[in-house]
Amino acid sequence: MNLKQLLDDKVTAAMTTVGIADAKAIVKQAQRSEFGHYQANGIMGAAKRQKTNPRELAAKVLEQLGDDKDLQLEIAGPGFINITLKPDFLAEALKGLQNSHRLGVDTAQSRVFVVDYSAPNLAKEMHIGHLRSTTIGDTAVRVLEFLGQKVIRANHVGDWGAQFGSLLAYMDQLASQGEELSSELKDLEKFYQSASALFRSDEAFASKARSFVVRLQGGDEKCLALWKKFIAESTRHCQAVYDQLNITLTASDIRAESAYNDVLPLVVDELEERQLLVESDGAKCVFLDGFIGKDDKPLPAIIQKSDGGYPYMATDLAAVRYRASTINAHEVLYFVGAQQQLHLRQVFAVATAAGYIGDHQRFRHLPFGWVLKADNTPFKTRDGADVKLVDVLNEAVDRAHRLVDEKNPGLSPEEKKTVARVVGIGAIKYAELSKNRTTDYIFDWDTMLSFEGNTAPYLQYAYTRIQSIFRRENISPTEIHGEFHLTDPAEFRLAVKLLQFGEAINGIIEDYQANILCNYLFDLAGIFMSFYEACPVLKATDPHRTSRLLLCHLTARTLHKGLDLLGIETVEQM
RNA sequence: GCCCUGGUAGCUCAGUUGGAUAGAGCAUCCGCCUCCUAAGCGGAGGGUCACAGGUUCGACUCCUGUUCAGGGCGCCA
Repeated sequence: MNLKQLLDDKVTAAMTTVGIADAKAIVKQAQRSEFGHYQANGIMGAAKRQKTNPRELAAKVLEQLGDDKDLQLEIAGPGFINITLKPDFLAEALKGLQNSHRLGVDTAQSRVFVVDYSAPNLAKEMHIGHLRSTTIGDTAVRVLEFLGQKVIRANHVGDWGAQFGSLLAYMDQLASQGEELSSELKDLEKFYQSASALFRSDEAFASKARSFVVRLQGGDEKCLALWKKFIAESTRHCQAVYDQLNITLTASDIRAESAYNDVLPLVVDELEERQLLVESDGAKCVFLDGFIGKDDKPLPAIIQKSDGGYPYMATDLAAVRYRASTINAHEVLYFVGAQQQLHLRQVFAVATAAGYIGDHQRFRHLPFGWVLKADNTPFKTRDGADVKLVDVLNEAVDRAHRLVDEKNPGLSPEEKKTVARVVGIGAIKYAELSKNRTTDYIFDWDTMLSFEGNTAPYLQYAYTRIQSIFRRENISPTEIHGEFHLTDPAEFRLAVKLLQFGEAINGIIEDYQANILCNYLFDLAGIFMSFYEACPVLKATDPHRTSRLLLCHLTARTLHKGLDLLGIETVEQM
């Protein structure tokens, strides 16, 4: 059940009945508590179109709605309709939530989604810049699956291209010097830096690196063997990060750039057949309307370079082709940085012109910005100035461990370890997910690893407080029987918020902004904390005690599910 | 030069197809643990929503211009 939708339908119907064409109730959650729980804003716009008095029109709509046993309605201000849910209705709705395994969230019509996210470059270690795509994409995946969609995770890792030349040449050199490769590869970042340094300083090495690129692309067996060894090591590294981060990606979700190598000539042929290809300066290009470069010159999408090589435009087109035709996806989501916006626009446009994307299929780019340091300078991907993702995660867990030592010394070492992991990792992910920005964002160590205020630990803490209530008197939450009996304002606020979980979930999938769910959960936790202070649970007498226990259990379930959708774990004590 | 983003409290950010008095967290200040976990609760201060016009009953939101910042614009990805 979706309260907002329910009310919107109801008021819209009444508006239509009183003769308003194209009626839209525009029901929203009330901005201020004195306005009730919801407000309909659509009357004023309708009155304007009809050139009538908005308050009089509102009165007509109200008359049409009549006496409602569930709702208290009133006209306010210039023509708002304020809606308050009556206590009996709230109690009944809560009962419905309590009996719903899905916390009142309906499943959507099942469609096929491909979600392209994370996509690290395997030549390097994962760094802080990968966090956003990975965490937001994973949340999108979890939410879509919760809504009953078929989701195919697509980890489009970079495992091909020129940067592998120097890596392979370096591996070859080390091997010939009798070095143990596997130990050298432990620190991928250092390995990459050493190789690049050699590439820049040693002309003989650079030329060897370039020849390795050619040999790799030509299918040279020795090169391929080295390449596979490197890719395997790098993939293991990524998986370790995913596991630590509680990301649902696995090795089977990897469909690397190289997986499309064989299809690239076919893509060129197909574009040729469609008469889209034009040769320009020796490169095979597609020129489309609406793409203008410098000096008003048409901007090409380069499909094949003059040296015969394929740029990532070709690979991305092959990926579109695969997702649209082979997987037959209805919707494909790209969680990719904002700097790729023009590129992806080109990819989608060329793919559409080529007939790869059908009318029923939707490809969307969900962009996000750079990671900046507190001094507004970007994290660069070279020179060792980057913060490695593993280091950030370990630091977060360490800080959380120091805190749990201080806050709850009574826990066993094992429990502390678990709490530190869950809280530390949760804080990192929540810091990412709770921001809506599609532009740059500041990574500040202290902000990101803060455990106070609007953070994951706050939500996790609210959860443990509830669990603590049940634990104290050995109450099994699923075996509480009785009715909801709401009297205190804090109980009403909590009740309404619990009923709005579905609205938050639906809000996410419009533009895949996880912060909508974060904001909801933070509100819910805050309202619960106030309720916790204002309304004793265990010391109350029935019917309040039972009702409050039921509210606690529903809150715990909602927090747990909401955090789970964000990929954040909970603990029983912290 | 052109295109895309963005500019909201000291800092980090919300603000849902235009709605009522622009909201949180952090930081600062004042209260609250004989009471279910103080990683908490209650309260206070803090704003020219970059700037200037326009559209209208009503603009942080839409339009135009200006400005500042970031990104992108032919063979790196």
